[in-house]
Formats: sequence, structure tokens, C-alpha cells
Amino acid sequence: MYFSQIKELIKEVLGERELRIPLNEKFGDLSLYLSKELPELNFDFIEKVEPVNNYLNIFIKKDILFESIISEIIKDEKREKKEKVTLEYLSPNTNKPLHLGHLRNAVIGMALANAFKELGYQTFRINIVNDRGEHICRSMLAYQKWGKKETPESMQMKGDHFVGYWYVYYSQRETPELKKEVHTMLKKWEEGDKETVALWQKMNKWVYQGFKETYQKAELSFDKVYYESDLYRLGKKIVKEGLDKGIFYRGEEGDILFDLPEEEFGLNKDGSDKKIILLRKDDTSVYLTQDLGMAVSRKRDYDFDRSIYVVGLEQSYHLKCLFFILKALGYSWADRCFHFPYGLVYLPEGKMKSREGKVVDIDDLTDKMQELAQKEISKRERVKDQDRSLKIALAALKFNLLSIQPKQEIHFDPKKSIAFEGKTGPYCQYSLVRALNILKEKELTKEINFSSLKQGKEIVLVRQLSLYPEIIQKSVDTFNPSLIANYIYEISKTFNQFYNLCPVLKAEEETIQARLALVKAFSIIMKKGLTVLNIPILEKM
RNA sequence: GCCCUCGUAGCUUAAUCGGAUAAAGCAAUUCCCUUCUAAGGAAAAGAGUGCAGGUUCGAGUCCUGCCGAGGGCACCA
Repeated sequence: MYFSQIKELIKEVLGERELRIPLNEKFGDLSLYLSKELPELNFDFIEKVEPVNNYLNIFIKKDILFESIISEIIKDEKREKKEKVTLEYLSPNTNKPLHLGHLRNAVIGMALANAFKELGYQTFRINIVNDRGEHICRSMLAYQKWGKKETPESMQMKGDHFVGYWYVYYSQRETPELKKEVHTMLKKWEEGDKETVALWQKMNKWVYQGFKETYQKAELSFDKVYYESDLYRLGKKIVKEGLDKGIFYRGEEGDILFDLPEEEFGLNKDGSDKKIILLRKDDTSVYLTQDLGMAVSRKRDYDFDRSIYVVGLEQSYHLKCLFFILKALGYSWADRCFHFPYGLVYLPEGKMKSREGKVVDIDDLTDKMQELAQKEISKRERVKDQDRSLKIALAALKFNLLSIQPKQEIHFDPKKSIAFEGKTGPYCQYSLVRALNILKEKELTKEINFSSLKQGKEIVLVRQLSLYPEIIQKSVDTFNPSLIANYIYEISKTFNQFYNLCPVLKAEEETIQARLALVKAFSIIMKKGLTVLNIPILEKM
């Protein structure tokens, strides 16, 4: 019998009441809060039932507890095929390199996607490249005016850093005249002016080469890349259709607008109704224009049941507008679009600002972390290991970003390096390495007698391991991958305690097998969890 | 002015969708490497959860009002 079946049987007797799995070994293997009456539980797998402090603690016969949980973890499960979910994350601009904020975005987006996948959903991970618009023209204009003879090679820079250099260069010199020139450039670009488009293509190519390197090194991935430049025309078309249908209207200056209802959006500071612009008077498109195009094309391409936008908390208003307008246009699936908000990453001096060059760059950060990881390796072994040091560095970095609740702002101090000890990614990696080393030493037999397992840490560990499916489910339900990261840490911690107290290979033969099975179950859950979080798994540290 | 998010040990964060004595890491104090790798473990210390009320058998979690921090509110994305 599997543990999930045991829980079901008990739940049938208890009705709607919540069944919990206490992590304090003194309490039951299962427990629930009792309001009044004591339910009768007559199952042969129950060892004893203890009412304490208004709680009912249910103790399962130990050998059955271990057997039912471990066998359920070890078996191959078939997943039913569930609905289609698209997840959009990363969404870089092609005017600057990727920074820590992008990394947080991508890392939580990928983790959520994997969690959905783990539950059987069909996931489509989408990266939308913001490759057009006024901000892109800024770096183009600066390069055209002041840097024409330079190339990434001539300045010995990665392509994305090179373009970012000109973006900062522009921002430091911005004047009203330059602003106008930027807008003229955008207009020319939208009209397909050959020279402008050629410049745009040249610079984007550099950026993409740079991004590619960052993606590879930081292990960022997606299933599909969309480019806004391919979609903004569809956006314009949708806006014009909306205008024809009378959903939108032309403002006095010729721009296309939409009125936001007071009940949902409130009023402006001066008490006037809120409206939002969908297309500029000169027919150039704004953020919302292309977002409409992207939403519609995404539905067309994937026919999703759910569409999730992993976008900063600061854009809640914008996304609320977007979903509302989609609904107003008659797209009923607008109700199936969700914003997964996360907090910004701050530096000691405040918000990261690309235009001022005040950012923590992913490339620099990864390199620095890798160096530190190599130093840690050197403390233990006289070797240089590029692969291992990178994997440890990524574990430290990603776990650090993932273990914090998405909505929480992150205050990152570049001077304080991310740790490799304590509650960290490498700690989790290390725990798994220990488990794998034990498993390498001895073969697991088929028939296992679990009755020799009775240590407190063994019991707590097996109870914790049984929670994995719930944790994944909850993190999906609440858009919160940090639950998984914290869970992985908690089971690592219990495992390390077990490791110190309960020698596996030096025990009695029967105990060896039972403990080996527990270690095996731990390793399975750890591998799954780390994979969901995209944290590299190591065989050796 | 209005809206959104967050306020938990010195610092950084947890807390099983309202439940048992609020839990960890870092820093500071001890102890443990002839034992499956010490990126580890053990011990002790440290907050009653911004403030004031309310709902509930029960509140860090929900509601109201303040205080504080951050973000947002039409041609930036």
C-alpha cells in the first residue's frame, strides 16, 4: 500500500478536516485538529492514536510508514496529461546586457514551468525579446552618432555589453533635441527605412550573440523566442479593429485611446477619468500595442488554457490594463491570463538603473561566483575544475534567488558575496553527493524489511519526503517556487542529521538495506527538486 | 490624492493555504574529522512578529485604522 492511499483511507473517515504531517517526531505521522468528537479509526496499519492538546496524533506502524512512503517514491509514476500552460519570462531588451533582475525573473519562471510540468501540465516557456521601440533607438542613435567605427571586437566587449555601452552613452547626454531624433528614428524604423533597419539588424545581431553566451553559461532556457518586431504590426491591427468596433476612440490629437472604468482603475490625481494610449498619433506603437499582438498570437500558436506572465511587481497596473482590454475586445481567454509578480532587486544605493550603468551584470556575477567556488574547491583539493566550479556557483546563485518569496524585494550587496555554506545551494548539492556516494557502495535488494528503522531522524526524514507532491502542487497554486527551494533545504538538513547519527554501511545487514532504501528515496526527491529548480546536480564536490 | 507589495532575532530569510513551545542561515561562544567527503554535525545564546483595535476555541497569517519602506497611476518599457 502507498502512503497516499493510507492518507485517503483516513481522510474518508475524517471528512473535510485537514490532515497534516507533523515534522516534530513526538507528534504523529499524521495529525489533525480536533474540535469535539473523536473519530473512530480502525485500520490495521495504525499503531496508536493519541489525543493531545486538542490534536489527534495518528501513529502508523513504523514498517508500514517507511514501506508505503519509500515504495511510492521509488515507483515509476505515470502522469496524466493536463492542460496547456504558457509561461513568459526573461523578456530582455536588446539595448543592454542581462542583469540580476533578469536572472531572478528567469530562474523563478523556469522553476514554476518545471513545477507545472512535474504535475503533468504541458508547458511552453516563452521568451519575448523586446527588440524595438524608442529605448532600442537610443543605443542605435548613440552608436550612429558617436561610435560608428567601433565594433565589439574593436572595443573587446561582448556584443550585448557593447550595445549597452552606447545606451548608457546616450542616456548620459540626453537632450530634448536628441529625444526628437530618437523618435524620428523610431518612425523611420517602423516605415522600414533601409539604413535604419540595417543598423538595427547589425546591433541586434551583436546583442543576440552576447545573450546566447549568457544563456549558456547561466543555464537559462526556453522553448520559444518571440520578437516584438514580428508582432507589433498585429498589435496595431488589433488596435485599429478595436477602433472600428468603437471599443477604442481617437483623442483630440489623433492618438488612439481607451477609457478605464473608475470601479476597476480609480481616477487620476486631478479627479479625471483614467485612459490609456494604444497607438501614438503618428501611428507608432507603444508597449501596450505590441503586448496585445503578443497575447493574441500566443493564443493562436498554443491555444493555451492558462497564460502566465512572469513580470515584475511594478508592472501590475500595466498587466491589469492589458488583461482588461483583451477582455473588452471580446477575447474570453483574457480570464485565463495571469500575472506572476515578483519584487525588484535593489543595490545598496537603490534600484538598479541600466541607463546609469548601475547594475549587477549576470556575466560578471557568474564569473565572480565561479572564481569563489574554485577557491572553495582549492581549499579541499588541489585541482582546477571549470565544470564543477560553475555548477557550484550557479547553485549558490540560483538557490539564493529562489529561496526568497517572489514578492519579497531582494537587497543585493555586491560587496558581500553569496555564501557556499549554511542555507545555500551548495549545501543541498553536497547533501545529495553524500547520498549518492553511499548508494554507489552497495546494491539495493528488492525485498526490504523496514522494521529496523526507528530513529527519530529516520522518521522525520521519511515524513518530510512524503510531502514532495504537496509542495509542488502548492508552489504551482500560489506561484511560489520558493516553497520548493526551502523544502529541498529542509530535507537536506534532516538528511545531514541522519547522516551523522545513523551510519548506513556500517549497520547490521538488515538495517543497511532499510537505510539504503531511505537514502535512495531521499536522492530521488533531491534530484527531482533540484531539477525543478534548475540547480545543477553533482556527483562529487 | 488613489492603488499595489512588504514590515518577523543584530543582519538575511522561514513558518505545512488560521493551528502544537514562531523556525533556519549568517555573525558572536563552545564541542566533534584513525568513522559512508567537516561545503557537515552537536550544544548554548538571541525575536513574541511595526503600532492600536477587531473577528475566532485559536492570528505572524484574516478585517479596520495609523506608522514606516518600496513600487505604480496615458505617448518609458
